[in-house]
Amino acid sequence: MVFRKKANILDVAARAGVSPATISRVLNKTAKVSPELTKRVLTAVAELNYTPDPFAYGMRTKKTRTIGLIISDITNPFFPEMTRGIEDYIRSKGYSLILCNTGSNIEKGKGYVHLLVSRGIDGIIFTSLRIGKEEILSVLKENIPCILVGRKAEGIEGLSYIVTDNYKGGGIAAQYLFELGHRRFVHISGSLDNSAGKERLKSFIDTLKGKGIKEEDIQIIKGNFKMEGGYKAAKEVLMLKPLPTAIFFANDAMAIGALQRFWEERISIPDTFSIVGFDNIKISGLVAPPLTTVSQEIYRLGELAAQELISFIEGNREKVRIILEPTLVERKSCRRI
Amino acid sequence: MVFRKKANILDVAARAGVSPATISRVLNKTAKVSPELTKRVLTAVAELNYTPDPFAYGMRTKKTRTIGLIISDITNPFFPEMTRGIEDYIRSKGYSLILCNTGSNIEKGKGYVHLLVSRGIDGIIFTSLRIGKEEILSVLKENIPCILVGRKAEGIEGLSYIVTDNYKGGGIAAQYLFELGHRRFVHISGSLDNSAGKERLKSFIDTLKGKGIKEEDIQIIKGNFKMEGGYKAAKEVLMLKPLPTAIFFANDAMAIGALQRFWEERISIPDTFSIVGFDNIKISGLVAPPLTTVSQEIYRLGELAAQELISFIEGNREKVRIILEPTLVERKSCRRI
DNA sequence: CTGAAAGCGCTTACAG
DNA sequence: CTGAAAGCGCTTACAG
Repeated sequence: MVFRKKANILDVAARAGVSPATISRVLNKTAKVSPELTKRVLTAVAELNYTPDPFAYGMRTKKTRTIGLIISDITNPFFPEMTRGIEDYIRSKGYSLILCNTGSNIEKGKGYVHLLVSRGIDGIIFTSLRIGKEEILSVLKENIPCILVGRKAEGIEGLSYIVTDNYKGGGIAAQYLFELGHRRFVHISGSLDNSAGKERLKSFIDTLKGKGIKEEDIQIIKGNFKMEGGYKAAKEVLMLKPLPTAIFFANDAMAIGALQRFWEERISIPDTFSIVGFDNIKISGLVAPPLTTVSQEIYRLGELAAQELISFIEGNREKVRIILEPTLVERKSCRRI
Repeated sequence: MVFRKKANILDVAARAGVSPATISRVLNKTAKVSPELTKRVLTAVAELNYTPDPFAYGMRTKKTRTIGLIISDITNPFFPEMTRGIEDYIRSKGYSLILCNTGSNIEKGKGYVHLLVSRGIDGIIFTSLRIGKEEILSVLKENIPCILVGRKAEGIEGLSYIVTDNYKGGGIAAQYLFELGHRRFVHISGSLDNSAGKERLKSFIDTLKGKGIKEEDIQIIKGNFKMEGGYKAAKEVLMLKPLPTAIFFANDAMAIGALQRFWEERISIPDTFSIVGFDNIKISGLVAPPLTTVSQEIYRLGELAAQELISFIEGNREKVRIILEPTLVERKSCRRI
C-alpha cells in the first residue's frame, strides 16, 4: 500500500462527483439522498478508505460517543463484572468507555469528573456519591446525562439509579440463617455512607428482631466492603462474647477475606461459623468452602445502567429508578444447627 | 449560578483585552507571553470558568490524550491489576483510558482497533497478538504508537513489548518442586499461541529434564489460562497414571479453578498434590490453601507499558523490550515429600 | 433531492 | 512578545 494522506470529505466529494454535504448526508443518514448518488458516494468512500474525522464531527455535533465510568478500584472484583456489562452494552451501540479509578479519593474523583466533562464525554456512570453531591449536581446542571449504579441517589433528586433491593437482600440472609437454626448472629457491615451498606445492615437486624431475636444476639462489626476489612473483622469475631454461630457479611469480598483468616486460624467453616455473603462475585464459588451468598445480578446492573444512560443521551428525559431482585445462592458455607 | 453559554476563546480574549492567539499561548505554554498579559489571561480564564473545547483542540493538533487498551476480559483477575497500573500512570500524565473487552473474539478485536483508530486515540496497548499480525502491522504503519504487554511480539519486528521472563519463571517452579522432593509432575499449560504459555511450558520441561527427570514423569495437560480450564484439568489429573505428586499451573486462575475441584472431590492440598501457580494475582493469597506461585509484577507491567507508550506518543522512536524478573512466592500449597 | 456557504473553536505560521 | 488571518474537516440551515 502506497503511503497516502488520509482522505477528507472533499476528496470523497470530488471522487464521487457530489458536494461534501451529500457525503455527510449519506454517511450520517441525516437526509434522503437518491439511490444513484448514494451508490456513488459509497463506492468513493470505499475506494478512498475514508473515515470521517472524529474531531471535526465532534466540533459540529458536540457528541463523542464516549461515556465515562467512575469507580473506586477495578481491582475490587465487583467492578470488573459490572464494567463488563456496561462495556458490552455500550459497544453494541457504538459507544466507548473511559475507565476512571478514584481509589476512593474524593479529590481524585472530582478531578475525573472535570476531566471527563472537559473532554466532552456524552454521559457519566457513577458508582458512588462520595465524590460529593454538589459536584454531581453541577454536572447534572450542565445537562450531561448521568446515572448511579449500585446505590440509591439519596439526596439528589434529579439523579436516576439502578440498584438491587438491598433491604430485601439483608432480609434473605437473616431468614436463611434463622431457618437453619441459628440464634446468635454477627453482621460485618459495609461502609455505611451509602444505601447499600445501610439497608443490608438494617434489614438484617429488622428481620431477626421480627423473629424474636434479642438485641444482644445481633452484634455488629463495622466493615468497609474490602477483603482486608473482612480479614480483620474475622479476628474481631473470634473475640466476641457470646460467640455467634452465624455471620452475615455485607459483601463477598469481606467474606472471602474472613475465610482466609479462619483458614489460617484453623477454624473450620461451616462447622464453627455459618457464613453468608452478598454479591455473588465470580470467585465466591471458587473459595473453600464455596460461599453461600445473596446474589446480585452484577453484570445486569451494569448493562441496565448503560442502557438507561444511552437512552438519556439520546433524548429521553424521564428519571428512572430500577430495582433488581436479589436471590439466595446456596453453596457450602452454612450448616444447620 | 445563572445559566450562561459556555465561554469560548473569543470571550476570554475580549475579557482579557488580548488576541485569542495569546490565550492559546498561555494556556498551552507554547510560546513566551509577558507576565502582564499572562496574568490578565489567567484571571479572565478563571472568571469565565473557561475550558478549551476538546474537539477544536483535537482538530488542530490531532491529539486526544486518550489511549486504548485491548484485553480479552476485564473479568479475568489478571487484567484488573494490570489495568490499574496503566490507568494510574496515564492519568498522572493527563491521559484517559478507553477499555475494550474482545472476549477473545478476533473479529471483535479488529472492530475495536478500527474504532480506536477512527476515534483518533493517541496510542494502543495490546495484550495479545490474537487480533492478527496484519491488523497490528497496519496500525503501526499508520504511525500510531503501540505496545504489547505480557507477551513477546513474536513475528512483529517493529512492536515494543514488556513481559516477565516467563522462561525463567517456569524454571523457578520446576526447581522449587524438585527441591521439595517431587519426582512425578504434571504441567497444566496455558494457551500455546503466545510466548507466555510456550515459555512456561518449555522451561518447566527443560529444567526438570536437566535434573534427570524422565519424559514420562513430566506429563502435560493443555489448558487455556481460564479458571474453568483449571477446574476441568483437575479432573484429568486424577485419571493420570502414574499419579503425579506435583502440579504446575501456567497461571493462578487455573490453579484456583483446580483447587475448587479438588475441594469438591475431598482431595486435600498439599497432602495429595503440591501445587504451584503463576502470576500472583490478588486472590491467590486468599484461597485455601493460599497458593504458592511464581509472581509477576502485574501492576508494574501495566505501569511500564503505559510509560513506554506515552514516551512513544511524545516522540521517542526507539523500540523497547523490557523484561521483568519473576520471583517465587511461597505460601501453603506445596509440601516436602 | 442537492449544493454553496457559513461556522463550530481552536492553533499556528506569518509578519511586525 | 503580540496580533490578524488562514485553516483544520466536518454539519447544517438556507435556497432552490
